[in-house]
Amino acid sequence: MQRVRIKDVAREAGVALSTAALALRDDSRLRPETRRAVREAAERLGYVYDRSAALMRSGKSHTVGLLVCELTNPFYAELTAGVEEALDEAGYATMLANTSESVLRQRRMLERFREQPVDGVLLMPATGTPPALIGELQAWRVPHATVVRGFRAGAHAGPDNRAGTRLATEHLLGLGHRRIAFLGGAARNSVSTGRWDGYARSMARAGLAAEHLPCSTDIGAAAAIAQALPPESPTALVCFNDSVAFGATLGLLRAGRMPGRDVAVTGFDDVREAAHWYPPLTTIRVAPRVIGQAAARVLLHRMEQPEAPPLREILPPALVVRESCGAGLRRAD
Amino acid sequence: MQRVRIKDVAREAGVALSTAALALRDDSRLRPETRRAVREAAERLGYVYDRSAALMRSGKSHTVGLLVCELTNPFYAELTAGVEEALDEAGYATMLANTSESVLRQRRMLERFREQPVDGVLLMPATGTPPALIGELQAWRVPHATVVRGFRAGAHAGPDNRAGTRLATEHLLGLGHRRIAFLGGAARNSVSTGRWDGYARSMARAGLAAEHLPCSTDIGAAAAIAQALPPESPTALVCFNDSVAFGATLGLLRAGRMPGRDVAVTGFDDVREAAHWYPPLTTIRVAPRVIGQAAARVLLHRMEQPEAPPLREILPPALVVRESCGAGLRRAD
DNA sequence: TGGCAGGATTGGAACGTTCCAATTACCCTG
DNA sequence: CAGGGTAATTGGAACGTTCCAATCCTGCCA
Repeated sequence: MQRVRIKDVAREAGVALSTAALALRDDSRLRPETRRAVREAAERLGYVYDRSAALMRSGKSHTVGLLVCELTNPFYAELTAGVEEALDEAGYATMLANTSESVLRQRRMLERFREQPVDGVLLMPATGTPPALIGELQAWRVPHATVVRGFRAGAHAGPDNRAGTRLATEHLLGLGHRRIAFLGGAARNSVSTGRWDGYARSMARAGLAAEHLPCSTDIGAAAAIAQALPPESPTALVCFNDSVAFGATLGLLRAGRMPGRDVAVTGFDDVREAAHWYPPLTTIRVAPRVIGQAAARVLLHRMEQPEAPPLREILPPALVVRESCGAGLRRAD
Repeated sequence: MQRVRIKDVAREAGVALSTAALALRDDSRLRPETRRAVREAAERLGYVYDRSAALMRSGKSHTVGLLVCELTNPFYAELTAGVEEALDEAGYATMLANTSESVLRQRRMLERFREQPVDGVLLMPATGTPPALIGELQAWRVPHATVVRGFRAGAHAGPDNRAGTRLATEHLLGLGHRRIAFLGGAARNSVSTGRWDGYARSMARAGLAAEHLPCSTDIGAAAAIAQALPPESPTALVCFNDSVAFGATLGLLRAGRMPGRDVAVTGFDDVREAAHWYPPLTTIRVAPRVIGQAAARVLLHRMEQPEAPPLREILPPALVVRESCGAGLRRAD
């Protein structure tokens, strides 16, 4: 039992090969009844479209490569789901690859996308990605866009990090805090600098000193730092992201201090767990799904109009007040 | 500037097209110096291998389709990372698709894999997947295996659910609990029945009555149920998975009862957050990464020997004792 | 009745690999 | 030096689509 080809469908329907091919693509040049006849013949024979042949001839794969820096991070997982959904709606399949923050793996996957080939690449750069990589992508002439973590130029979609930490910081200032520290953001990338900036500028505007507690995004590392915080330390922590904030609340609890009452804590991202944390986390919502959709839009635009200037979608974040900032309690002061 | 083909590389190296093709595949029939010469010529011209052409001719895509039921679930995300890693090592790329628990989307993606085509399919069935789907896959003659959620027959890799809840239940029995309820497992699938079975049998063996508190895997739903638990209720909860357990601890806290001290709680999966939860969760470790690797093995075996009986890898789980079961406290009784 | 416009259909040449059979080059043996 | 065997290379036909130009209708008008 051989595989069924367009040729076979054509014979079955009593038309030429090219006619059958057109009919299967539902081309309007063909009479509706011809299209229907071919379609039925295909159904009868159990015809399965062969993308590899089509791709080879047409050069269009209708596939986008998506490079995720860390799939096991809920934020990026959610983002990925958003991207996939949006691309699917536009008729594109997603070829997903997880780099696990390895620049080497990222290179290999990119190379693979190039061979595949895909019609476009969406990149969430692994930490430590040399900016030169973007230049290479340009040289390869594959339409591409960066997501969340970005570089100076090129198509991009991501949250407005600066505005996010500004919201958090101003909220804490409004609650009366004066000693506010920034926890996390040890990595050197656009996200770290953006979030630090938003915090630092707000502090400067209020005439207060900024204070940096560097920390990786590991929940355990953050917990250790928070636990060791001396009593005369900051009364509020603006955390780099929710993971760090989770760690911070945990460390405070271990040290016998109640997050929200003794020390205010804010996160960034609003991952699903944030609402269910103990205590529920006050954080900055960036809606990863929405960013994913924006990323898909930006890339599709690039693919359709390669000559147009690249789009940059910087999405405004929102403050979500829950309990870890102590907003409900402070009022009693 | 045209794309560089093997033809061009051959001309540059001064050999025939077929020779160049062989050289690029590093075929041992060719003299080493010929291989090197061609390789260098390819390098000079910036040759990029075209997989679509190769796939079309050879029928081998060196790609495996992976259907994930819910990518935003940390457990499945971790599992996915494991699969991808193992397949990558074996020289296969992963075509990842997220079904978001939609049977419809799952169908579409499967269809797409069929057209692509991929060399094999790894399936984490969406809830509600008709068992007939496996029959279809068989008819399609695409090597496949199920992961975590499985069916009666066919290649499969997943945790030993029965053994897992048995471990948890016996641990709680050992701590002196007599009224132990099972929270979660409302869905009708192999995972639910397996976990329920392990719990129910252990209870029966101890001569105690089993008690089912049905609940979706939503953290909020679990919290609501736990919060509403009357005082004369069970003293211990065996939860369907970690998400449910997270919800349970949260609900208890809201009701002013301390998980571990007032009510013992165990989870299932040991996701990353379990160790960092408040209180740290006693749970059943199934090591999603390891399952992912097993799944890759099982599928590869199926692809290599389609006629051999399908492998089934049921991985033994381990009990991880932390604080939510109150093991550290009970000793004082 | 011939010509013509336009829609509907067709034939055949690509696309860039892999696969197979055929050829050449080279060395060894009798 | 013919014959034969092996290693190295080559030529050309696939693979199943899409694309393009060419052809075939059919009805309409002069």
